[in-house]
Amino acid sequence: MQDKGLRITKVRRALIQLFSEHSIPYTANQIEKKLFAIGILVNKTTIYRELQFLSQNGYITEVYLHSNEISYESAELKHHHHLVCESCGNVDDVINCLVSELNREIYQKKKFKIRTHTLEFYGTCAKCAHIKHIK
Amino acid sequence: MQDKGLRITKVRRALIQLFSEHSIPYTANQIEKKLFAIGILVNKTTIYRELQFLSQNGYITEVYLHSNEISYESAELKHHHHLVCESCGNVDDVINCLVSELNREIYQKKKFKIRTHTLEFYGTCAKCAHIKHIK
DNA sequence: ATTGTATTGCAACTGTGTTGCGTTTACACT
DNA sequence: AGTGTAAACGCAACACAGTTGCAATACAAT
Ligand SMILES: [Mn+2]
Ligand SMILES: [Mn+2]
Ligand SMILES: [Zn+2]
Ligand SMILES: [Zn+2]
Repeated sequence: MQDKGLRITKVRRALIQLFSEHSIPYTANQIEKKLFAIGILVNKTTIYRELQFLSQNGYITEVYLHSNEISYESAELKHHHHLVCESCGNVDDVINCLVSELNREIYQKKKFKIRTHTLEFYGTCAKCAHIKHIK
Repeated sequence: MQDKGLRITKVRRALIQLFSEHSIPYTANQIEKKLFAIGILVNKTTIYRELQFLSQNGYITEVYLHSNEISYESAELKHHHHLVCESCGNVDDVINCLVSELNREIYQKKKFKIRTHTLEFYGTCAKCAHIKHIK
């Protein structure tokens, strides 16, 4: 796996396992709590550095769901987007992506070479809509 | 325009004019510089409060282009998305939006009611691609 | 001109994320 | 197993966007 002088520490192992088991995006704070819950007490700085490391080495990718906090998810997931519930914060996946159809068109029209894109949906999930309805 | 006790201050007037003249998204910092350049020296807090005010009252809308800073643009612009050049930072508009086609499909499949969505493109603009090429 | 209150500046604060540095730890090599 | 080295760590200090409390100021209506 890492034979370039990289080491398998307990935090690194825990994070890789977390991201491979769950396909949900996590923030640094959520990860801190998750690790604490399984008995791993680790400094915030270490988490930030590890997320940076995993991101730069292609294990995880950044996801922008909230304006002030970066989320991360496994880089092995197929290209997809997110449904973010503004009521409960739950995040679900959307597999559809019509965006790639635009790439050629945008390049021809604007000569802008798209490297990546973000597409996130904000609204109300089924559960929250139901709760609001019965109130 | 505002007959609900709201006042026309020099900052408010300047911001409304800025956003109506330019269809570019601006951050609080960019606005501070813009205002300074036309002789209006104003505290950052005031800018943040004014952006909050204009946003809550429907004059401007938030745009998420960078992970740590909120941009704002006129709320009167037609629905569109952005081409953000990762090399020079220039922001261009994209009018195409295939996303609305997904709304019904997503609701039927997931019962998730979409209120809004963000769709931003990151890559290299024509100018930067050209510069890189001749180097 | 006087007056009520919306707006402002300032200072202190919050929260995410980063950096420098001395210490600890993993692990490769003997 | 013992040891050297660099990766990884914790801690403290920092950077920076954005917020809040409060006293001072400015707008606009009388
Ligand atoms: Mn996802
Ligand atoms: Mn725009
Ligand atoms: Zn996509
Ligand atoms: Zn759209």
